[in-house]
Amino acid sequence: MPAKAAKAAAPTPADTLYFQLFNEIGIIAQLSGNRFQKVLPHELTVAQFSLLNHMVRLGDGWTPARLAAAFQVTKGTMTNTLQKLESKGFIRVDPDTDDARSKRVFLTPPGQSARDAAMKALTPELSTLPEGFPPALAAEILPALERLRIWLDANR
Amino acid sequence: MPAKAAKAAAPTPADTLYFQLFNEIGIIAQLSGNRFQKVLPHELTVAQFSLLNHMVRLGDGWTPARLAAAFQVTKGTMTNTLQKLESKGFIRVDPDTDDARSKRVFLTPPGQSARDAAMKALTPELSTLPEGFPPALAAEILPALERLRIWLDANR
DNA sequence: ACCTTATAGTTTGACGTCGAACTATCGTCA
DNA sequence: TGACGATAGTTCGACGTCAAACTATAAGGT
Repeated sequence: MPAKAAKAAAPTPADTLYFQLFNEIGIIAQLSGNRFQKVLPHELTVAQFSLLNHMVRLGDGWTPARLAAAFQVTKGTMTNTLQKLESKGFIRVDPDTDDARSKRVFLTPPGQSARDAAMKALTPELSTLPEGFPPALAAEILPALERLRIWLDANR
Repeated sequence: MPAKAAKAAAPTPADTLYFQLFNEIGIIAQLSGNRFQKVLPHELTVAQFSLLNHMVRLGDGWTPARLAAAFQVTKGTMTNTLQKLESKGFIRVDPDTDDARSKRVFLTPPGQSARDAAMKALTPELSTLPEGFPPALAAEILPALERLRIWLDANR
């Protein structure tokens, strides 16, 4: 029996490191999301904007299920967000002619405009960031974060 | 007038970089929080566990306002979480004898046990992580994340 | 053809979170 | 001493999120 036994399940240094990592990431997500929220126009939430932006960047016509997978949220969550956007007239949700279970999500012209306006509102928010956090640093840690995200996604 | 004018407010490469960064961070926060949630005992949420853990690591007797500041949440949010923990008997909230506006939050023995049990449940969850994401990588990006968190906190 | 299993989407109830409005107390300054 | 601005905490309504239960359609297998 080891000299300093007892206490069970003392976290290893690696564990402590990971805890710190997830803790920092959690707080950054909270602070940045909050900050973006405040400047978004049209009563858009971050979730709603992300969806609009996704459709502009990667094209529309996706099914809700595929969108849910892309954003790593449950189908129920996606249903909710899509309903909000549809009620604002920013997207259109059509039945899928090939598969009666599915639907297809399309961006409307007002949705396109709202996304552009949101983009414009967000850019100034980023303009002062380089002072405290240079783009080079962002570029430096991004690959590691991607790797972590991919691992978490694959092993769950 | 530039040849390819129009389109207004095209994001700079740096902006795109930052967007990616916050996007990855958001998804990691979501995935990791979700994952922790699933294994936590005693119906503990991540927010509740974080609070208990904080009291073990940094001591109890803090005021709700100070806790709210430490966790970067609003006072209302902290009120809510404290009420949940108190109803479970994991903390005790006493009036502050020096300042009638304030309260003081203390960890109870059951709260201590719950925190230990949660810690024990969380550790195995971290055990497979080093395969895909070595601790050295975590250590490498942690300082940058801290810097970002601190900047966001200071400039809001 | 049927029966079974998988997939798409919705609904419900709970939680954390926010901002805003509100009450109570403290501290300062005239 | 008294008024006023700052601070502590609560409440309310809204949102995104989750898990779980449910309906409907699709796809395979025997």
